[in-house]
Amino acid sequence: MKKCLHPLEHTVSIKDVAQRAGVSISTVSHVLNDTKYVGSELKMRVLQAADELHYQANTLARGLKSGRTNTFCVLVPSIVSVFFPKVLRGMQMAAAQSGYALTIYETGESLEREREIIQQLRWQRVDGILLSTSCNPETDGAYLEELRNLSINDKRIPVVFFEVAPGEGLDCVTVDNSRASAEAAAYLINSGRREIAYISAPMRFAMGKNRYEGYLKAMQAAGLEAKPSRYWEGDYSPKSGYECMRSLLESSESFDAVLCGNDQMAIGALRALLEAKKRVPEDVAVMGFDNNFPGTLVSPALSTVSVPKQSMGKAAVELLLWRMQSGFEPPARVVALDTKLVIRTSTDANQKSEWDLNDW
Amino acid sequence: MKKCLHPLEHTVSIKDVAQRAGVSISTVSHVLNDTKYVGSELKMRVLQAADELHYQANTLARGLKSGRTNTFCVLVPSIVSVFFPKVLRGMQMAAAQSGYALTIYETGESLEREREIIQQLRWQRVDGILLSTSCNPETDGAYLEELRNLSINDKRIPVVFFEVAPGEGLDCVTVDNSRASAEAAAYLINSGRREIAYISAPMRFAMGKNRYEGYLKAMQAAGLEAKPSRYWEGDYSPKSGYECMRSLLESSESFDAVLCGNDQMAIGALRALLEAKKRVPEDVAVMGFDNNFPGTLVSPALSTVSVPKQSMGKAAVELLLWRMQSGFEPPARVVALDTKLVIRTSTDANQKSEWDLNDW
DNA sequence: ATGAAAGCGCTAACAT
DNA sequence: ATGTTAGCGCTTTCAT
Repeated sequence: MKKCLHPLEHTVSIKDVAQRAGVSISTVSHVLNDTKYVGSELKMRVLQAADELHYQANTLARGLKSGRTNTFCVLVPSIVSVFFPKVLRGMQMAAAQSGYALTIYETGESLEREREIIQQLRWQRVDGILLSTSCNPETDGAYLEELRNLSINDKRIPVVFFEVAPGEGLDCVTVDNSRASAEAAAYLINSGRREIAYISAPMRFAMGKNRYEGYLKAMQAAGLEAKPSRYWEGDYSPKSGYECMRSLLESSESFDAVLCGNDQMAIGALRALLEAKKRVPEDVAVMGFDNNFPGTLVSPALSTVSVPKQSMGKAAVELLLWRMQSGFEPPARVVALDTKLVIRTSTDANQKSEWDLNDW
Repeated sequence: MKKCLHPLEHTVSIKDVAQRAGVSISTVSHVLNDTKYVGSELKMRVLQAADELHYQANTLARGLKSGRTNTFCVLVPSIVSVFFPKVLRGMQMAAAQSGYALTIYETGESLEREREIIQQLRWQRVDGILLSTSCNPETDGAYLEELRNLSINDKRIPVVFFEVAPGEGLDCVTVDNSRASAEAAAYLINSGRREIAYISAPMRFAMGKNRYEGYLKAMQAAGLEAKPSRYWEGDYSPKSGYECMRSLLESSESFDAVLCGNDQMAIGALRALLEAKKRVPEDVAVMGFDNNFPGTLVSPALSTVSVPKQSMGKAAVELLLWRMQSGFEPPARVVALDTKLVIRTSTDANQKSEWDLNDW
């Protein structure tokens, strides 16, 4: 492959600025980085020269020397999911504000791919990593230990987890999934539902487990049985929610509500219910999780748990910056953002629904 | 801010590999890059040493020296729009396959921000730029000329446009927006609609203009008047579609169909129509553009023009790779992907609708 | 207060 | 066939 940069082209470097200003390159560097006092006259000359030549420091050279690249990397399972783009926007904005660029990687929910990328990043002198991990905290302890070392113990590259809380000793921004899920279940119970089915996010991820635990807790607290035959596990996708609901319907297990691990699966489940001529919410109440806009478009509109996605992105970047400043000293910090129930017509026929027409 | 890399840590460099293998660093470099013949015995030793030390070349140093970074940058107006994530996924996959990383930037439809980012990229030695531009080809000719120079004339950084065709002499992947829009209008006309309103994407962008031109062409061809009082311009967002339709309704202009510049605005318009107790499609047919999944969730489901989003991303990366190999010689290449009409219940009550439950 | 110079880790032209 | 070496553009220590 040909070199893109034409050999005749001369990109303006720090040398050119130095020459034009009639000073040494170190003086230029110091002026531009404000890293040492330089007499105001020279300073002026340097700034003017840099300006006239449209000088832009070469990031690679700078990174090579300084060990910093002003770049954060985010790893998300999926970029087409409606959840992550909002988080990414929050990150993007917060990062830009602090002068960092954001590189986005998609892991496709593959831990192998996630590890590969992280492995690469170790040597790319990225300044920080934002990670929505696809690991299973129960079985992938060694991997988490690696990350703990990378981030805090060895003080190499700070890593902040988001969306899922992977466990002890790791910085993380999340919501209290268990509590929020318990609240959602409690709401269903309080509105008279007794046979509450559950369509779960993948249980190999902490999020799936935590949300399920919340459901169990609420059922127990109400003295209700969480029958295993009313439990099906999906994979986050609308399609999987549809299929879980089909299975549930075919099992002829009775149920008067279904709580889902996310909105996408809830929408799939809703579709299956409507096709089976069930009345929602009269026969079956449907509840999602995350509060993504598609839930407002379907009919009946989806009740759900609101998760502050953009704030989560912002908070994750802020935690990263804090960790960098804090000098990598334990303990780890876990930021838990607030959730709130959003009740629409899929659980309460008296609500009236509005389509969410903002930000998509 | 503290350096992230602990000073005591010694990251393994090419030197360590050379030492361990008992060869010179240039031999290591040549083995690893396969850039010169090296005896099989030494080759083995080098590869083994690199493996044992988990050596990963430092991308910054490599980029500094070689002028290449194995990185492409994409600029999109919005990352939360449902359109772009699919394109990004196509790019991501194609780039990864060729060993390139993808950095994503959001311009927020601000040309100023777009220029800033491009300006930065010039000095960051990215290997290629993928650009969904927010410029107005009519008034921003100078900017496009700059990009033409950057990409083809000066052979510095190849730039491939996507989604919008910015004009002559620039590589681009798009669809024939004008033709597709004309087809959509023709379909409405053929199904008996006569007073067809138009809610436009912003006319300062080529896409908005092209789609509107297609509508005009079809109206003319059918001998119908495209009344200015039936034209409203939105900003892509669902909200703006809603507001345009409100305005149209309040204007008491009669109409029996509305063609929209994208699905989002069509969905907003649909909402306004339903709130005004109009029957869709009986009183008014509604047609979108792009075929994004939300159009299948609303009721009635949205007729639209299908745009191959993921393929567009893939094709854009392929065009970039081709441009790099081709040695930057004109002429520019424009790749136009196929579209197709997707008829659902918002224009034809006899259709039956399925929710799109895939990939979100 | 300013400048000279040593590298950061790597590639590639040039020696051997 | 393998090694030596000169930078890429920058930051930063050390000298002046």
